[in-house]
Amino acid sequence: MRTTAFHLVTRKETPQDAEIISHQLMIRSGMIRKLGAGLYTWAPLGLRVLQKVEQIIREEMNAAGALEMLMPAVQPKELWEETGRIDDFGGQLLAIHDRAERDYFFGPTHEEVITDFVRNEINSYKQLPINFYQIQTKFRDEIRPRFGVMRSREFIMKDAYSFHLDQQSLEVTYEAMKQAYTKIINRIGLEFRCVLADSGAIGGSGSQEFHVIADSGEDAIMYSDTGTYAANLEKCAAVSLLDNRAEATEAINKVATPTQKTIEEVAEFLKLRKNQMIKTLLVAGTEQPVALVVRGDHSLNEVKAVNLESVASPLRMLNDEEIKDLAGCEAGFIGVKDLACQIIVDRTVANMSDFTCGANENGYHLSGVNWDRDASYHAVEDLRDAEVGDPSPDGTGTLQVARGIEVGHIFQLGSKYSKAMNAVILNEQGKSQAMEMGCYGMGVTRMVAAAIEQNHDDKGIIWPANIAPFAVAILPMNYQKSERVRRAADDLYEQLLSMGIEVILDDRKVRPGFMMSDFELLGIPHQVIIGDRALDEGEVEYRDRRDMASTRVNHDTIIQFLTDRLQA
RNA sequence: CGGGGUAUAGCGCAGCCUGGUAGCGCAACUGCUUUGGGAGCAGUGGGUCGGGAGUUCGAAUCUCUCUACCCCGACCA
Repeated sequence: MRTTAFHLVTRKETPQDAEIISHQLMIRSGMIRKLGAGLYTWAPLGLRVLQKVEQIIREEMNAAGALEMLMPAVQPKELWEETGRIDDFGGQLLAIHDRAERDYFFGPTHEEVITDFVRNEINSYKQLPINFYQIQTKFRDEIRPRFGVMRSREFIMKDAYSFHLDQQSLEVTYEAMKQAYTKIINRIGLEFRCVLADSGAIGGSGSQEFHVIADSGEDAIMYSDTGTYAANLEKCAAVSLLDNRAEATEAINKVATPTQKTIEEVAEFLKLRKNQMIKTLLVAGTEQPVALVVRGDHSLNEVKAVNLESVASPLRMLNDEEIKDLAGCEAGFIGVKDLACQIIVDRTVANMSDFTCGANENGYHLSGVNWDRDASYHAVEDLRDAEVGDPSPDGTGTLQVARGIEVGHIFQLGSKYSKAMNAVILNEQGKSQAMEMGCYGMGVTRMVAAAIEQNHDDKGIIWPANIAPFAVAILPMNYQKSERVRRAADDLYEQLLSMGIEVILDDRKVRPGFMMSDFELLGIPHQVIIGDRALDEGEVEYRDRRDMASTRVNHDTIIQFLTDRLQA
C-alpha cells in the first residue's frame, strides 16, 4: 500500500474526550472515529487490525472443531419472552420495532437465537456434540459507555455455543475452548490471566474470564502470590479472617454517638478500630427485607449478595422510610440486636466477639456485643470483597490484586436455555432430554483496544507482530526529488509486495520528521528508512519500533535482513 | 437513573458577563523557499454560532424549550 492511495489521517493533538491511552491513540492514528455515544466507525487502518484479530480467532476456533455461522443481529422479542431474560438484561436491551409494530431487540447476545436454531435442526444424540460460532455486531445499551471501543455500545464479539448430551461432554468442549482462548491471546501476543468468574445475566454453573493485564482495566483480578488461584474480585472467595470466636469479655453497653453515623465517624469518636465494628446493611429481599452484615473495614460484595436466594435482584438498599419501619432509626444506627428480619452475616463477622454496632435507635451504638448472648443470625455466607493480603481461598499463598480487561468469558450453561426453550433430543434410550449447553464469548473490538493498552510508549502504538496493520513501513527521505531514493524505495516495495509481505510505502510529500512521527504513532513494527545519506555508503537504515534501535544494513541484504526479522 | 458541565470551521478553543460586520491556533488548499525529527513566507477556501420559539430596530451574546455529547455518582448504616 502506498500512503497516497490509503486513508491516513493522523492527529498531533490528543482528543479532549479520550481518557485512556488506547482511545487516544486509536483516534490520533485514525483507526476509529466516533459517530455517537458508544458508536464508532472503523476506518481502513483500524479495520486491518480488527480483521487480523478476527482471523486468528477464526483459525483457532476452527482448529478446535467449532463451526462458523452467522445469525441475525435483530431478534424477535418473543424469543426473549421464552427465556424470561428481558428483566435480567433490563435497560441494556435496545428495543426496536418494524412498520407493523412488531417488537424486536438488537441482539446483545445470541443464546436464544442459537437455541431456537438448534432445537429445529438437531433431534438426535448422534448429532452431538456440536459447537457453533459467529463473529458479529452486538448492541448493549450500556449505562455509561466510555473509553472508546473498550466499553462501547455497539461492538463486535465472537460468540460460540456448544450443545451436548451430558455434562461430561460439555466439560470436554469447555476445556477445549479454554485451550483455544489461550492460544488466541498468545498468538495476538498479549499478557493475560484466566480467572474464576461470576456468570451474571448469562447464567449457568461454572465460568471463567480471560483478562488482559493492564492498569486501565475495569476489573480487579485477585490472585495468589504463590499458588495458582485467580478470580475476578466479584467472584473471589473471601475466607474468614478469624479462625474461631473468642469468648465474650465485655458487657453489652449502650453508648451515645449523637451525630456519628459512618463507620469512620463512630470509630474515631469511640476510639475503636474499624475491624472491631460491624455494619448492618438492609436490602430488599425476594419476600422480606434482609440484613447483610460485614465487618466495619470490609466492603459488601454486591455480586455475592445478589446471588443469595433471599436477596432480590438487582440489589437494592432499603430507602430511609423502609429502614425507619424495620429498624426504628435512621441509616447510620442500624444494628443486629433485636432486628426483626433475616440476618445473614459474613464469615468473618460470625467469628467476631465484643464488637460494636448500631443500637437501632438514633444517636446510639452498642459496644461489647456478642453473638448468642446479645444477638443471633440466621445464616453465615461469604458476603465481602476479598482484599489484598487475605489468605488465598485455595490455602496456598496470599492474595494480590491486578487490573484486568475482560476480553473473553466462557460458561457452562447447563440446561438453562434448552429447558426454557424446549431444545430436546432423543438419547440412546430413545428418551427425550434437554441438551447441555456451553457458551464462549470473546470481545473482538475490545481486544484491539486491550492490545494497545499493553503495547504503547510515549510516541504511539507498538503493534504486536501478528496484528499489526502493516508489517513493514518504507520511509523514503526526499522521495519526490531524489531519483535514486525513489528507485530504492520503489524496488524494495515491489519486492516485499511480491513476497506477500504487508508493506506500506510513504510516498507523501511530507518532511522527514513528520513522516517518522506518523509511523511511530501508527506503530508499524519494522521500518526501513531510505535516504541519500545512507545510500552513499550503499546502506539503508532499519528501525525496530519496539526498542527504537537503528541498524545500518547493506542495501543488497535488506530483504534477507527483513525476512529474518519477520520470522523472529 | 441522580448530580454537574459543554455545544462557535475537520480538531482544540476565544468571543457571551455589558446585544451592533464571527475570530485565534492546528489541519486543509495554492505558490515560492526548505528537505534525516511534526519547516518558513505569502495567499486561499471553509461556520444555518446544536435545533426550535421568544424579547429587540438588531441575538453567537438575553429568556424559554428541546436535543446531543462529556464528567462524577449509584456499598452512610
